[in-house]
Amino acid sequence: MYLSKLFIPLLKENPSEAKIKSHQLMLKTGMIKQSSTGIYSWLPIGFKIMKKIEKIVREEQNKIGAQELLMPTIQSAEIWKESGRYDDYGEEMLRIKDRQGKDLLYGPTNEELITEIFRSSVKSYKSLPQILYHIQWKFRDELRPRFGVMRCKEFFMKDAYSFDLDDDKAKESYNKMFFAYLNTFKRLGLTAIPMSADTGPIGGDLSHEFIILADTGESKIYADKRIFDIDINEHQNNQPSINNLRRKYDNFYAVTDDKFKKEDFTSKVNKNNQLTTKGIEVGHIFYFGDKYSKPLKCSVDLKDGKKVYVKMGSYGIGVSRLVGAVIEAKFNNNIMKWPESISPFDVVIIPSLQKKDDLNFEKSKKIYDFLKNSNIDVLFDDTEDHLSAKFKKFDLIGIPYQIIIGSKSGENQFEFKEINGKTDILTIEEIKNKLNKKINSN
RNA sequence: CGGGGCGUAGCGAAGCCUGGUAUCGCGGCUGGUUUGGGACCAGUAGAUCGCAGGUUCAAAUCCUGCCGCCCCGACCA
Repeated sequence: MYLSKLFIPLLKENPSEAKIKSHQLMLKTGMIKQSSTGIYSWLPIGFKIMKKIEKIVREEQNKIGAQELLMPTIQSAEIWKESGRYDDYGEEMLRIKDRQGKDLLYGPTNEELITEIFRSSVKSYKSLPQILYHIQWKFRDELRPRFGVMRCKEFFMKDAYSFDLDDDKAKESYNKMFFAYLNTFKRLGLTAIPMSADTGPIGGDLSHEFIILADTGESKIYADKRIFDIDINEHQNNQPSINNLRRKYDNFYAVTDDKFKKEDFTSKVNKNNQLTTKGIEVGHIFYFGDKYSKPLKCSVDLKDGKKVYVKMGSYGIGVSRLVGAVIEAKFNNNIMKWPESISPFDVVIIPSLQKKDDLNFEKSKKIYDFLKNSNIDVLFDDTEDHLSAKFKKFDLIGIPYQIIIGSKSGENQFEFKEINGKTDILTIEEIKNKLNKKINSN
């Protein structure tokens, strides 16, 4: 892609409405545009990053055997009346009437709908266990949206739902999701900690929030530092290994504000290991048994002919929120560096260009075509901005690798720079190999 | 929803108190000079001052209503 052709409305100054760095950066680099309070349009660069995050989330869900489907954004109020949440959910639910006066709502979550789908098609214990998920827009009419895409009304979320026969099996599904989440966040270049949390309006008695550390986070957290030493790579994708991983995390104290008790913290965690900080919630998993299957009468027949309500859990990841969360975690010293796995481009060519027919343009074009033909997603800054202006620009856009075409390299040599890191003089082949290695390691 | 604040060109601001038909920087466009950390010169385009009503000879400025947006709080992925 040539930069001159890319729809990327860059801003030089901070828009006055943005108060935190991820929001400012997303506006400055033309990733999003606010449409109304808490509602955003996603412009090409922002959309591309979000899609890459979505892809990783999807792959990790599929790995644990979850199956993707797609439920609508607009739901009928009927099933919500059945579960009792039509009244309980409150003002956060956006209620709509169609022209016949029928009560509809823009889905804030999907427990009711998935349960309705499941109960109408599954009748036998033989069909369990099952995990279903979708990645879809949600709407919650927040009292006060803020922080750009981190806390908005309309947001893109992966939500999964597990169906099991009994508590023990259900907890195995829960643990699978626990494992998938840790792998997902790791691939996004994030360190996420699972923490015991309150269940809120979803309900249930077992719940973990997955939190990444960031000063601007809304969640206050208390944890045992040793929790960061757990290596998920030591665990395989099978139930015993997954259960074992869950147990490892349970050994260390880690809670959010609402579950915090000072006595517990001081008695369970050695003073040197006590960590009190702030973080951003990027995922939340719940086990709530028959809370929805019972009122919605979602049961299956057992071997002996008896009926049992299915045991359910639900599992969310804020995909759109993650875009902002990654920036909060990765933006430092006014330089953004996207993890390779979700960068809007693999590499950018930054030439000094006086005129389009300059030798630098030919040299850039040569490596651009070569890399592009090698399936590398490359951006070519073909504008005539000053080189120094280009550097500033790409400090914000955050593409992790740069090829600089200026006066510091010979005819068949290229300056290859890792953003915020060191510069090497390499040949065209060496660059290709290096990039392929970086890309394929994700 | 309570408290506070803001709305002037694509972006950031000044002007408003003390009414006289809009100013500056960035960005855009043209030409020239520059070229390794947001360069310089010259020229040029771009605003029914959030909307509606009122006061006045005259309203960005004063008054009323509405809309939109931001911040703090309570609440939440």
